[in-house]
Amino acid sequence: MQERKERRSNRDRTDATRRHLIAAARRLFTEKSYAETSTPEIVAAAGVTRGALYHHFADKQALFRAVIEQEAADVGAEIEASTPAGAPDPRAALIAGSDAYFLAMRVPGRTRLLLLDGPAVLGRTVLDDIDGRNANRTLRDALAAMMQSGAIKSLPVAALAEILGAAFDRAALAIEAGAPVGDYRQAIVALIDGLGPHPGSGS
Amino acid sequence: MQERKERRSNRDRTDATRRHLIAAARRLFTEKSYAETSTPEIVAAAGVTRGALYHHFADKQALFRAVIEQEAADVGAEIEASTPAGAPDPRAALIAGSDAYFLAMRVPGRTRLLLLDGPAVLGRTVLDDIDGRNANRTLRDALAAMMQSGAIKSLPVAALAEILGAAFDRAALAIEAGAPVGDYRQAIVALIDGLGPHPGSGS
DNA sequence: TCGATTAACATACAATCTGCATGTATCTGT
DNA sequence: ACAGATACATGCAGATTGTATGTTAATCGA
Repeated sequence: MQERKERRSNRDRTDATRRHLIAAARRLFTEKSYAETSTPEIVAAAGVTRGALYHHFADKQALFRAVIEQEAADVGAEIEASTPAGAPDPRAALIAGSDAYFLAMRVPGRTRLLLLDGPAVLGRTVLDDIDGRNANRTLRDALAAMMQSGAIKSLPVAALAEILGAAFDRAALAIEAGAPVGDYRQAIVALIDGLGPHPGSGS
Repeated sequence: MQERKERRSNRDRTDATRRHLIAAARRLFTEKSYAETSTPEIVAAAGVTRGALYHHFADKQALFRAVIEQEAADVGAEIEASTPAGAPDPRAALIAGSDAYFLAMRVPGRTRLLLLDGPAVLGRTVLDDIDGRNANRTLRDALAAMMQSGAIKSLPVAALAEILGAAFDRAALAIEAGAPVGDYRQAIVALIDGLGPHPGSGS
């Protein structure tokens, strides 16, 4: 056995190269933007060549999509991690989930990636699909559960989760832009509470 | 007087050229996208040269911004035109306004322009500013009036108008994508009604 | 009215960038 | 071990953006 020449399996090489590319791309896409980041820059930062990039990804957009999928999965995981499964108070759980979302979206560049460039580059349909498997799925499930238990009105859950999620997104954008967090949290909570069948009978 | 050689004032030439450029750019930006539209295409469609474009606009992005400003103003005007000034029922007026918005956003390409490419190319801050002078201003005014009259809870009006507007935007996107209009309208109305201090005491 | 100045373009150019085609080294299955 | 596949590396063609430079037409003061 000669370990001298660093013999690596193809699987390992592929995994490493793809990870390096995605990491470098993520950094540049968030520091600047998708449009302002060139593939020569990305491969330089990743320590590979453009040949490697175009071997593993169909084009620049495919690499971007890989970055987005990863990022959306990370956000989704962070939210689920901060919201324990069995929740006694569904309303509190939903609000806690939204707070977790705002916190997760404070990771630098995440808003640009998931809320600005993502929809523009990949299209809303694709982003909806990705979101629906991650952060927005949590929201939809929570709303569906609350409808079941009668905690909120019965409504088309997919549509409601989508537009409520959009409201969260815009709040995250505004907060990152320096807007007063309290104002947006208050507005969000008002929207959520408004879905309940009763006025304002909070403890 | 020799009208033979088409003597035009500089003012007229500038106005005409700018209008042609903006019209051609709007068409191409909506048929494809900002990124996929090249300046040679635009000037060809407008019947001018790239020299004219770069004489009147700092760069491609500046032309895009001119298109966006125009489009946002058009949408704002359509909404105000369909909602008479003195409204007896503020809630009905707000819902009518949202319907007018959805209708206005059905003009082909408008969602891509104002909701996808706009924020990505110009940034959310710029888009918020433009929106705040047009469609979103109407929403904010309506909400403020309802808070004054006690029709809805008192909340930070700017923040609420922004996230509610974001919900409208996402609904418009979904509707254009072929989603069931009723579902989104129902969800929107539920959000609006939820802001009222009373349960569901509609007539 | 006329010359000078400025505005409104037109044209050419330099620097990039993207995707692909082709060539080479390394790994994998038999 | 060897043939084929895989993982790159390199070079090229076409296209794009912004600018620099040249030209024509309008404006403005004397």
